[in-house]
Amino acid sequence: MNFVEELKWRGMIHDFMPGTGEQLQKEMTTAYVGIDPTADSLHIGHLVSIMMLKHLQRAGHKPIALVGGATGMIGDPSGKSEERNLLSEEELRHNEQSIKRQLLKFLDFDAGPNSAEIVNNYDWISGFSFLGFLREVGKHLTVSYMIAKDSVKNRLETGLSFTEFTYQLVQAYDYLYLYRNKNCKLQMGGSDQWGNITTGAELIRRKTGGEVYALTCPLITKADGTKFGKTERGNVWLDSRYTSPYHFYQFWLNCSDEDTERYIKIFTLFSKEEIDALIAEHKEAPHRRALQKALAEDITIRVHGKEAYDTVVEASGILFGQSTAEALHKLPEDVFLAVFDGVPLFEVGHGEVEQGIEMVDFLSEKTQVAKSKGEARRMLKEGSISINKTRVSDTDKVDANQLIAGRYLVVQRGKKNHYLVRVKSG
RNA sequence: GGGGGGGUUCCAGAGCGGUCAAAUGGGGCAGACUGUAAAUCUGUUGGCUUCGCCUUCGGAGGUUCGAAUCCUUCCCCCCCCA
Repeated sequence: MNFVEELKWRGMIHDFMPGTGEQLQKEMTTAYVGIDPTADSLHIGHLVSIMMLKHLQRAGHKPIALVGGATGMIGDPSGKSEERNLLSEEELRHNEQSIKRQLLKFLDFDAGPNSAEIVNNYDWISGFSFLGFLREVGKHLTVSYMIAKDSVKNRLETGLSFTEFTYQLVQAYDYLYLYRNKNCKLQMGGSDQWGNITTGAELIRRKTGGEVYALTCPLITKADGTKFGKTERGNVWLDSRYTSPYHFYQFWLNCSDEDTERYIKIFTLFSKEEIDALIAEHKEAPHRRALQKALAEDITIRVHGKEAYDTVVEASGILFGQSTAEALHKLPEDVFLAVFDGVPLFEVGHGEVEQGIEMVDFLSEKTQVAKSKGEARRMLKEGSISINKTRVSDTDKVDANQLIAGRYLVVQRGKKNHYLVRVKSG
């Protein structure tokens, strides 16, 4: 199966320029996607582009990940309703290094002629003089052409700085640069990048007469219409400092049936047959959630490794399974701590627990499970708080008898929110 | 420059002298059902020393026993005619 067919059945094609498929059939082709280093970690939204590169490489072509050290200093207006803040050069350099490290997990950088590469457009844009840019790039595209782009058109009313207006030219130049220096003939990206990519193709055609191509994938959506990749905690990051492996795994495990059927095609490398089998299996016994588990397993292992995955599955079993207070008490301390790694932790004084703490105070003042006493009371009234797997009410107290391993309490709010409370000695 | 309409609790949007911590909808959170899904139903959604008190209705003053509601002034939005 060739690259375009592969992406097609996976639902990863939104649009491509005529001739794209033919080019890929003709010869080993170099293609790139751009990633703006706006943070020092990728999040799962970036994963789609990365998977496109992965499939490209598997099809025998050469992937380039372009870290936008220069473009990140400008800000892409595509899909943005407001002018962006500029990042400092120092921040960008740091972000870029971190992102590079993450990319190493996904692409093969030692695959002979089609080894993956990482480039940074800062390297060729930063030295460009303003006059040089105007003569080299600006001269070849008209304002009317630039204004016709949706990314610009949508912002003309609300406001768009000259800087953001110029963004598409900078990105276009990247494409030209890679075409000339790396023989790169395909640029890929999310569907919001279509305008920027075609500007690049146009620039290349006018300056060199060369023919290059574009391929975009649809924006990932959720069936309920909310934004993909966000939880109440914010973005789902690949870096465990921002999203613990536990939450990362839980994110995928909690996807709805409908979404998972689409996601598993996009975010895993399972074959069509394997995925069809999983979907059939899931339809057979939906409550087992074979599909979500397969997706979560595959992607968690690739991002965080097998060991982290095993721990996280064990943790999930304990946190959501039928386990009881006794089961918690029986866990060896090291397993216990591994299970609760990444779960919010609060500390209370030993003396306070000895004396017993009113439940409302415990939830709101001693810990931040509830934002206020009022909220703590409401939660207790609603019956949503459990301690060590046992539901509690506002008349209960927290005392030393409940401690696990002599110094821990497991607090649960609703089904999904867990907190660990540790008793400070002294 | 002229005329008009607004700024209300997370959002949208009622209220227009007391019964307003403020209708209704959305969102959030929780409960039931279930599969740690979706849909549905239910509860809840300013704070506290909680049968009461305190802080909220763009800012600052004022009228009144009493104001989100009336007056003055300031700030900010939007629309229409030039």
